Amino acid sequence: MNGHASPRISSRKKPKQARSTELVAAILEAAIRVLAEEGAQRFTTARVAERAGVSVGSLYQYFPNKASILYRLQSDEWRETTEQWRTILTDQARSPSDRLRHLVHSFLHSEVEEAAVRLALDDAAPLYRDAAEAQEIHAEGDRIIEAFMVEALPEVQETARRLAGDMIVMTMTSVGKELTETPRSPPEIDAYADAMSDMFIAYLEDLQPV
Amino acid sequence: MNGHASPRISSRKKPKQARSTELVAAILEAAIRVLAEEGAQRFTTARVAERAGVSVGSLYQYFPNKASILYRLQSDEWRETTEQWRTILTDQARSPSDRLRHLVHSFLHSEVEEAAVRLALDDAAPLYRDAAEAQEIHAEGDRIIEAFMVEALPEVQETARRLAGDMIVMTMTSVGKELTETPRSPPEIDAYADAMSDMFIAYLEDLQPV
DNA sequence: GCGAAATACGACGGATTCGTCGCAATATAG
DNA sequence: CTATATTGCGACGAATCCGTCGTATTTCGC
Repeated sequence: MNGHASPRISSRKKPKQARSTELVAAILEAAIRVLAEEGAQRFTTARVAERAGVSVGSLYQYFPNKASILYRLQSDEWRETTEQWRTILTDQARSPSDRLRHLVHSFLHSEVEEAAVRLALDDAAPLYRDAAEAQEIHAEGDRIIEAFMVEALPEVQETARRLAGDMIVMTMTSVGKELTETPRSPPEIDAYADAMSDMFIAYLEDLQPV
Repeated sequence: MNGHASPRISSRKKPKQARSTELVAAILEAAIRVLAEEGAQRFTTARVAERAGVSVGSLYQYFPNKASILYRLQSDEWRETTEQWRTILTDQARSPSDRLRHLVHSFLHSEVEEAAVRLALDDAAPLYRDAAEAQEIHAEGDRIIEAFMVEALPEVQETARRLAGDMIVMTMTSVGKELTETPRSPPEIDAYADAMSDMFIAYLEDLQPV
């Protein structure tokens, strides 16, 4: 096993003055550029600091270690994704099937649009995966899906419905990851998204009511 | 963009005497142990050589670099997987649906049984992913699926069928990867495998014939 | 303006890693 | 049995990388 509980991963101290807030922002921005342009292998605190126009010392004032930068980026991205899911899945103007289809398309496109960063962040996952905070990062997304499933399939049995929701989330996210590894054109993404939507909808329609 | 074409990745020279063949085997075995027990981060040529009871120098006689060991492990594993797929999907005694269900169960279980190695190998993927040889590693598996799809859904349009096959392979493999990241009990795996099978079968049944 | 707190700096220690190279040991052909 | 090819060895050079620490600079309360 990989073990070795990583110490802490949250920020070292809160920025109190304006300049330090900007500094943190500059670091995060630079970190994204480094990831996208150099990849996870060459993602280095020194390189990030350099691109941010900042010294390593300053960087370590607000991030306890390299992993914490990556974790921060990842949880920021995930927060945005969560919001995307929420707005799409709670759109009462559309039918559940339409929402699901819309969700799949939006999600896959947004994954692939930033393929370079996403891929690098995934490559670096081993560095922050074990962090304690990393456990509940998916919790909110799971709740959103759960709520949607209850609304869309009220008559299906609790456990079966849960499993189906899990299945959908896992499929969407992990296939999304995979699509990030090879360059794909938007039309190709649409094709995959259509296929995946069809698959989900066919699956849900066949679920046995209680 | 990760770039930086890795030089060569095939073996440096063929073993000619018996002892060197054993040496290569010992290295590969040790490599698996190191991956499983120490993780991708701590996967080091020195550590592999030590566990194999061999010197670094000897190791580098048969592997041009670290990546080549990982690539070798990965392609060996993949070859086995390919065989598994072939035997299951060409079993004429079962219906296509049964074969698909069987495939999903077998595949997910085998992924999770060796979760530690699989996970570490995936973590190390950036090291060998760009290798030229790595491109066609999936080709045979794709052919097997394609053949199965043709047999199972002869009346479906070519391109739609291809896409569906792609979808199934991607879903199975990438969700399999995901399942490797958190410990899961065999019953849990069965539950996921059942759900995934249901999803695939529902999807295929809804595909429009020409 | 002044002094304390906050912020920024970057050289440097300590650690790790990859892969090589010259030499020693072993096996095989003739 | 000897000469040559094959194999095995492991100390070592070169390159990174992480994170700290003592010091310099800037900001802010008063």
